[in-house]
Amino acid sequence: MSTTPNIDAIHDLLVAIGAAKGKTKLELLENFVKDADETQVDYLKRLLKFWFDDQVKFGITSKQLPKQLTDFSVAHVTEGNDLDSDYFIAMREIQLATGTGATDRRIKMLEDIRTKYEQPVLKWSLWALDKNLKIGIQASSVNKVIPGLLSEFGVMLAHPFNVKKVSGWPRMIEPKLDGMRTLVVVDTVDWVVDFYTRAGNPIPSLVPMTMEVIDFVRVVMDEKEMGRIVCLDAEATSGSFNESVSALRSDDPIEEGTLHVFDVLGLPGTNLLEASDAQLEEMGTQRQRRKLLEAAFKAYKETNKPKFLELPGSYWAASEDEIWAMYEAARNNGLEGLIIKDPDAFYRKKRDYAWMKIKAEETMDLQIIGFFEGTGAMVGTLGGIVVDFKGEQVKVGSGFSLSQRGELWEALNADMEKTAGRQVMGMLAEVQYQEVTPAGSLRHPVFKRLRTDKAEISW
DNA sequence: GTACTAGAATAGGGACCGTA
DNA sequence: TACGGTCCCTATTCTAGTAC
Repeated sequence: MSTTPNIDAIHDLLVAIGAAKGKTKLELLENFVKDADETQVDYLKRLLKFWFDDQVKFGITSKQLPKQLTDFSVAHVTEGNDLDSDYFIAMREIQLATGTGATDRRIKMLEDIRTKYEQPVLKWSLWALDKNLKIGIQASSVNKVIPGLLSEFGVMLAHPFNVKKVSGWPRMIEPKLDGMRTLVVVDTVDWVVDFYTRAGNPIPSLVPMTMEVIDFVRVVMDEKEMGRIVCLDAEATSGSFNESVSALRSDDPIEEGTLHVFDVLGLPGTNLLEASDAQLEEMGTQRQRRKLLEAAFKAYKETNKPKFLELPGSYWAASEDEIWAMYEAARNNGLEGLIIKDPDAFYRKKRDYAWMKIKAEETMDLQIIGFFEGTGAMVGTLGGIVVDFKGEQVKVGSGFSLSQRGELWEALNADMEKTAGRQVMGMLAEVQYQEVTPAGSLRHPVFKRLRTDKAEISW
């Protein structure tokens, strides 16, 4: 193994990981980190942060670049230098560029990189911009080999309801609210409050809730000893889903809205990203955390009149029948659905069967009026179909198996070459969706099947 | 051997924001 | 002012690995 930062060595490693299967991928990375020269490993770590860390952003993607920069079929003449610290400085400058002409300056810096280094380095830079390597590993896998290298911001998520996954009765039932998931992180030493989405991005519009959050967290800390960091897991709403997204995604401070706080965590460190499962278990079970929230809300309301904070209802179901009865009632009350929780489960930063969700599902039979090719691994096969919903063209790209994509792609292309005797174009497709959007399209459309048995449009 | 799980990858509508 | 990109919400399938 080379002792100087060597482009070929890192290039070979990436090619090998891309070609490997299963845990061999991580073994290759592990061996490289173990065997390679310290400087080489240091450079690799910095590259991994560029490629996988969502917090490391460049403000431009390869889509915005001129063709000649992204066309690797043409051989570029380069100076062929080894990787050096100048490269990382250049990438940092791309990150920091702002204002008028920032895009042009970024492109210029990438052109300089192309001129100075061997070809793989430009490709690595484009991967960093797009956060898309397609070598079959992502941030969580990298962190298994090099713990703590990349920011991993995770909240607990629910699986679709499956009664076989219910480990016992009763279950806790909470409403499923249709807004934006919000994690409120409170540093109780410096009294700094940050609002994050479930991907770990800040939500500046919620700043007006800061004082109320601080007052509430003080009450929580009176009820129970917490770590330095107190997190409130919540759903933020401000009217309908679209209205909520509009208000919350804006940079302007929110005026009206509700923070439905359904979980509370106390953590010892200063960084939520580092919270371990063991630390999360110290906060107790779902039942215990809910009890703490209820006590805190009760105490808080004795001396305060909350403007934003709200405790969503929580109920008990002793059987599947009771769950479905509650679901019907929830739907009649205009709720999106229910969350079913295991009262004995600990909080986890991942999708977990301790939480399950029931949501409304509807389907319609709609006419196929077009189709489009896939991207990435789906180039050369069907990306999706376009259906007609009351004059609105709705693209449906999810729900196909690989074999369906292949068959439909072939049939639809053949249909395009003839005007008569078309096989698939014009047929009906059963499409599942969550709701009709205010704009008259379909939210979360999913292909279910071709309706070979009927020709009558649902609506 | 079968069933399940986790991770990675594909796809959608629609909102705001920065840049052209 | 329009448009492209990003980021919210989300769905699904496929593969490799693990549990039963």
